[in-house]
Amino acid sequence: MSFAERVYNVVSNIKEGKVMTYRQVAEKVGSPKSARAVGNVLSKNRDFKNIPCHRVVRSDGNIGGYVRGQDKKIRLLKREGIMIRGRKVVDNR
DNA sequence: GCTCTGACGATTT
DNA sequence: GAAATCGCCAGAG
Repeated sequence: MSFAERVYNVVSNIKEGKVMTYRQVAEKVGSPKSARAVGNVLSKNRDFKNIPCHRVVRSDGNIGGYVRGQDKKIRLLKREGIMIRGRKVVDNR
């Protein structure tokens, strides 16, 4: 299992209505400080069906990046029942 | 092995 | 609250 594969696995495990920060994902895959690398992997991936990358946000609650833009990401999250305050996620960690 | 790049993070100004 | 700074890790060239 490469780093990327572990990331995919974790992200695909995020349930609907839930979000995870890049940091948390990084911790889950074994490297607490590799949030950057995590985002890097997600950016390369575009499999929206198997990997809900829109459920991954920044640690400060800010929406990270998204191929379709932050607005699109926010809309998707809202649709799944996640509260958004302006540009930030108000998920219950 | 080194250098760049990037959907990041935390701190400071 | 925004921008600058430094640190951090993995992949690509």
